[in-house]
Amino acid sequence: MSSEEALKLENLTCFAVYACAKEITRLYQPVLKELGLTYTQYIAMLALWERDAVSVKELGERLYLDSGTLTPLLKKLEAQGLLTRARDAGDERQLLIRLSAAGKALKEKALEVPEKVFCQSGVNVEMLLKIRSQMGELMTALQPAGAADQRGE
Amino acid sequence: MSSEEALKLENLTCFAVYACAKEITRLYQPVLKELGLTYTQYIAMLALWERDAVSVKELGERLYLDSGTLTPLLKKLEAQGLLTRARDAGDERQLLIRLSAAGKALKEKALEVPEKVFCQSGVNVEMLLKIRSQMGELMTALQPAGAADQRGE
DNA sequence: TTTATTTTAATTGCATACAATTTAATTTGA
DNA sequence: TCAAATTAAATTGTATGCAATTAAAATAAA
Repeated sequence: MSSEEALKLENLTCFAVYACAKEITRLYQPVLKELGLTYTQYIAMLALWERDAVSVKELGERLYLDSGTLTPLLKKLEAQGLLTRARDAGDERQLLIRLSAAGKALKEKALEVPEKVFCQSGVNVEMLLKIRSQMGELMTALQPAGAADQRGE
Repeated sequence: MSSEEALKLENLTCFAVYACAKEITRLYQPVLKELGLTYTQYIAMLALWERDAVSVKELGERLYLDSGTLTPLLKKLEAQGLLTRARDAGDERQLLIRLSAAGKALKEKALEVPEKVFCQSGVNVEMLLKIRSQMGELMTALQPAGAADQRGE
């Protein structure tokens, strides 16, 4: 491909992934609205339903988000009564995020979210699984470069 | 898969795409900084290099962005001297975006961006092409649902 | 021990992103 | 024609998202 061709939007994988990510979020939005959550709040809750009582740092590593994004987001979820934010007694630098009873209870309603969104999309299971595995490959291909870069290698 | 399993982050294709999109943007950032552009500004310029003198609406349709995002972004690019914003004489509702000489000239520097980013990533060409085609499939699978929804079907 | 370094969140500043509303211009329909 | 409906941008408000800095706490080093 010429470098001229390489500049066309339709040829750019980066744009395709970017556009898909936004379209997916758009699809989730009405379903998540029933739970009173935004998409980012939803993935934060997903992480907490998997593992509770974690620090902001650990949550950020799992969600690829930093404290600049998480701090206000977690304050909103706390205001909604879904979780508590309290310093770790053993290490006061860390803030431990713990689900409240309401936060744990919300998981029941969330169980049907993936199915609902899937049904609203025109996607079939094979495509979904193939894409997930390829995104996993892509992520591992992208991350070492970034990580090595940060370590100055 | 149980609905319990379906809530795990690692099983969610939506999260995989979301995470990859962010990682890709992160990879582009240092390269684009040399052009003085952010990622979103870059894709806007890409669209304009392909087709100049377009309305905000047309640009938005190609980039999947609305005027709330584009208006301030285009004002910044105008302030940088890369384009001009002027009402269409034939239809004053439309704002025509036209590349300036500097805006057109910037394309020369941009020609090497895709190659640079590609080299910094650990991705091979086959993976890239496969993902692009799958993102295309995914996009067409997602969009009819949304479009039909908007038309009230 | 006591200073220097590192670590963790929070904060600040800037740039998206999008829903909802508003404003101005154009088109439609009675 | 001329009011009603539609269209295109801009604006407003809320929510990310991240780089860079700050502040507090813990750890390492002298």
